[in-house]
Amino acid sequence: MSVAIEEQLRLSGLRVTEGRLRVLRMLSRMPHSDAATLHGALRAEDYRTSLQSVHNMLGSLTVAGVIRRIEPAGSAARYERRTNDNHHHVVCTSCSAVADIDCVVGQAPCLHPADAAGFTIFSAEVTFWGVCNGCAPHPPITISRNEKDRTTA
Amino acid sequence: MSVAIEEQLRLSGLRVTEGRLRVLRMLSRMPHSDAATLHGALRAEDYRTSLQSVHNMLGSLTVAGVIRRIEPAGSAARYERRTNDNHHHVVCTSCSAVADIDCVVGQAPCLHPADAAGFTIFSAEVTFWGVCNGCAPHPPITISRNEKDRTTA
DNA sequence: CTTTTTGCAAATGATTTGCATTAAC
DNA sequence: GTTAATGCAAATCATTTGCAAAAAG
Repeated sequence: MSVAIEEQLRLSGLRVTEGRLRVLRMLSRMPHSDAATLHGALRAEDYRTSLQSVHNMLGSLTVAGVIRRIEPAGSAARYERRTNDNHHHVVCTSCSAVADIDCVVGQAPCLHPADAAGFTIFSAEVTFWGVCNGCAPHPPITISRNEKDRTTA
Repeated sequence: MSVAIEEQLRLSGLRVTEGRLRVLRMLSRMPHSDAATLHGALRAEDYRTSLQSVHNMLGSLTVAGVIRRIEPAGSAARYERRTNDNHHHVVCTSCSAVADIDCVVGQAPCLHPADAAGFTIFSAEVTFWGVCNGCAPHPPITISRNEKDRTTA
């Protein structure tokens, strides 16, 4: 199985390194993780690496198109291996958890890029905001002085 | 006209201060500005304030719902006065310029929030990525080591 | 052996905080 | 007079950079 991953790396023009293999495997186990979380998880399985290197790896994997980076406003960037399948995300306004949402509208592309405002648009990204299961009953409230507003579509 | 703004502040339960009035007026003139840009513009018109205070003001105005905060991945948060009218944004992948996009699908809400993945969804946000007019011909390329990938919907 | 990756330390940038001072109401 | 807002300095957090050492091909 790791063979498939190695293959993918090579095809993307990236060298196969233990770090990248581990990052990718970990990302399969825990999708939507951020750099720090992955770093922690890797050390937990006794792979020593630095947070900066995790950022490096995630960066090059992202540029190569091997993984997708999602950056929910207000929290660290998350990464996932599902790429190219036009799905969206829900972000919990309470705990920042992220989950996949298969396109509500149906077939991809759910939104039709077009030229507008003098821009040549080539992609669209949809983020839903909501409250996750765990936070639903009594959402833990964490307010900062400049609390973000996430209640508007 | 400023009377209307004062009114809006009061109705939102916020005190009317010169800083807030100026921030709001400036935001009308230059929508989608970030804190630093606004700060600069305010000093340019001889209003002395600190960047932190601008953040404070923007923060409280956002919480009060007077302005909307948009946070395009990879660049500083922008603010605008159009609030409640379900419009979206295009962000230039080259220079980070932001423009409004009235909903492509037609009437609001263009995406139907629903419960999914155990989340109770209450809002959706659409960001388009593209290249603006100025950057179109020969997009200035700025690559960082961990360059962001913005080519995927 | 050549080029890409990694590790580490230091830098950057945006935003937040704590708290004393000042302005609104 | 109270309470909320501001100014300023310092702290925080995610991410990036620069460069030397190590690993991949």
